[in-house]
Amino acid sequence: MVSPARSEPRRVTIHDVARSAGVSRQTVSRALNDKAEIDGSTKQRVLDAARELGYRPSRFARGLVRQDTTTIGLVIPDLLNPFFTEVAAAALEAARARGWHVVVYDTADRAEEELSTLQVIGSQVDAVVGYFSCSESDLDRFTRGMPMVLIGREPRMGRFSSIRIDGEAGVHAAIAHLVARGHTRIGMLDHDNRAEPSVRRVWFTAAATALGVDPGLVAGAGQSADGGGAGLGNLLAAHPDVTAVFTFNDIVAIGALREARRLGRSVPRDLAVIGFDGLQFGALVEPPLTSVALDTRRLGALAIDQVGRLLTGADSLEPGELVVRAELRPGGSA
Amino acid sequence: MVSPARSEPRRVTIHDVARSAGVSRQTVSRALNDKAEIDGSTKQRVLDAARELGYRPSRFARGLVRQDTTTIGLVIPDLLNPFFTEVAAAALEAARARGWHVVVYDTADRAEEELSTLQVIGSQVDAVVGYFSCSESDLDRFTRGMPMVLIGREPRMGRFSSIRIDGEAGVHAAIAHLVARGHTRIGMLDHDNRAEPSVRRVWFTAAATALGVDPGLVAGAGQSADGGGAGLGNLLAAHPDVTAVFTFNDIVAIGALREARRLGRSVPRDLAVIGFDGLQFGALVEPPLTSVALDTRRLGALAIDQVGRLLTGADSLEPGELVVRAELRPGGSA
DNA sequence: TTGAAAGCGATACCAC
DNA sequence: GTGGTATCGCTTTCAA
Repeated sequence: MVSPARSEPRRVTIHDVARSAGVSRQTVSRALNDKAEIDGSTKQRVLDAARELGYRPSRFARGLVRQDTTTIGLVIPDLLNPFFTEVAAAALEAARARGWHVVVYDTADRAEEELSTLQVIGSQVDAVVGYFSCSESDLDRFTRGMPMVLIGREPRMGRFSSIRIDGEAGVHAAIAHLVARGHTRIGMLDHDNRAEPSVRRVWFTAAATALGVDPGLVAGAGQSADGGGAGLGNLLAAHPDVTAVFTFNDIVAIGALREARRLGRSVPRDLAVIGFDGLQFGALVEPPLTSVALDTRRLGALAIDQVGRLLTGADSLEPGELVVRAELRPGGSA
Repeated sequence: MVSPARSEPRRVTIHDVARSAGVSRQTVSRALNDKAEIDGSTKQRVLDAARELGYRPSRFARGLVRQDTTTIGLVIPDLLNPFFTEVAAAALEAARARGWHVVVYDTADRAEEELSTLQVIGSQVDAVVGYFSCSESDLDRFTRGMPMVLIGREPRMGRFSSIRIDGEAGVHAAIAHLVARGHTRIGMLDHDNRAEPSVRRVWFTAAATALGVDPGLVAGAGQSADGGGAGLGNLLAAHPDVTAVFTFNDIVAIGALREARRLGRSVPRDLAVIGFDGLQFGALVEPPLTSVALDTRRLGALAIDQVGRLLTGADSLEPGELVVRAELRPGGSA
């Protein structure tokens, strides 16, 4: 639980400025807001007094009377993960285009931070967009009545809006690509930190099965490059005949790339690697990463668009519109 | 200029809830804020009414009366640049630890966005931390009286606080490292988008001169991997005898690494490369990047610490404390 | 336990 | 052009 920080007690108000300049509060307001109906010299006098006293208007008082600012809360599990950075950057851009402000919360992938964020966010923003892993009832309880757009998660409660991530076709294309190149033993590095298998794993299983290859060659991997390296080691130890691997995300794939090099396996000749996310960064490694790519710009923009509709009461986007589909982006690693 | 977005007109207030539940406004307030002095059944009735009406308290009204929330504005030139992402993540973490909220503004490296941000930020946050490239007078004009911490820039006006980036010793160590390995023709890829040479170039020149090597082998490079590749091409075309290169930042260095590979130059054997920033990401390329590294976590935390002091009126940190020094971090590229 | 009244700090609508 | 006054929505004394 965060403890509210005491900021410096607000001292100087519009009243002080008014008194100091020998005018009314009204006139101060006019001077500060560049209103027309005010005498030039009076205005200057007020401005001087304001500067003198170090006066700054209260954003709360101002917001209370002119209800014209919109602030969105953006909740991200880990800003250091380039995928979320890209989404955040896109959301910031879309919000800026509308003149909205965005408060960013990084929950550090921890359930407790997520809950504490939910608790405080309600009184700080007008609407929320982001990634959440807690239960819907917790989500609902702490954000009663708040417009919410959930990314990459399909809510049961109608009260939440969501952006669906559809990787089915993209992953199928990836595995098909590998099969077409003659691979028959295709492994996967899934995440390892949760009880249930990931959706990406489900897509992998479906694609492998449909294409007639063994979907069972799976190892867990921590969500980092080191994790990917270790995961690849485990996978190859368990299944030495694996010649291609699909990974939970690009970071893991890059770790696998590095580990493959260490093991003396040339990529893509001895081992083909395909990641997931399509990070800009994947283009910079050697060989450039082949990946099942998500359009993160679209993802962020879509989320902001939808939350805007919730906010203004405009028609919500159709479910068919609220989807970002992944597609295979060829690099040189597979 | 951003136009204020009209959010849905706030409808239901605490008054409506009170009426609906047949109690007074403060009873509603008590129920919602978990105060002690309230009957259980009354409380439940109020809560039900509130949920029924979809009531959410106004953050402005609440903020106005209990002045206990602190919001920092974080201004970043480009969130997609991993360096700024790291700084932002560190700042977010430090702010969260204090229970502060952070509104993030990405100015997309554009002067106009920076100015429009300055104009609106004043009425949205309690203090500002960030990177700015506009003039101090603009900075001052738009943020009168606002506590400000400038990063990587040394303000003349006493009104601004700042975090200094000191790369002098780090760059010297880098060039000394190269000289020790026998390099005598050491080039630099500086940025190319501004009139004046960068501070990093100044450090390079000083170090090269001190170490007795020619400081004049410099080419410009766009601030991207592609820019780095092109820049290296130009540098080598102009000075074919260059055997080592120091770059403006790690992204540029990674582009140079890639270009060197394309040219058939093995790194570090045929060409040594040293970047600047020390991105986490630099460890993932091959060979891992040697870099003059900045402690981005410390940088972000320091900025938040200092802005906190400004806010509470506590003693400011000593100038000697408000510095982040870069140091050479060995990788495999030099 | 509950309610009436007094702010919080600013802007808007009127008179003057 | 300028100054009262009401108001924004909520919390906090203080009585009842």
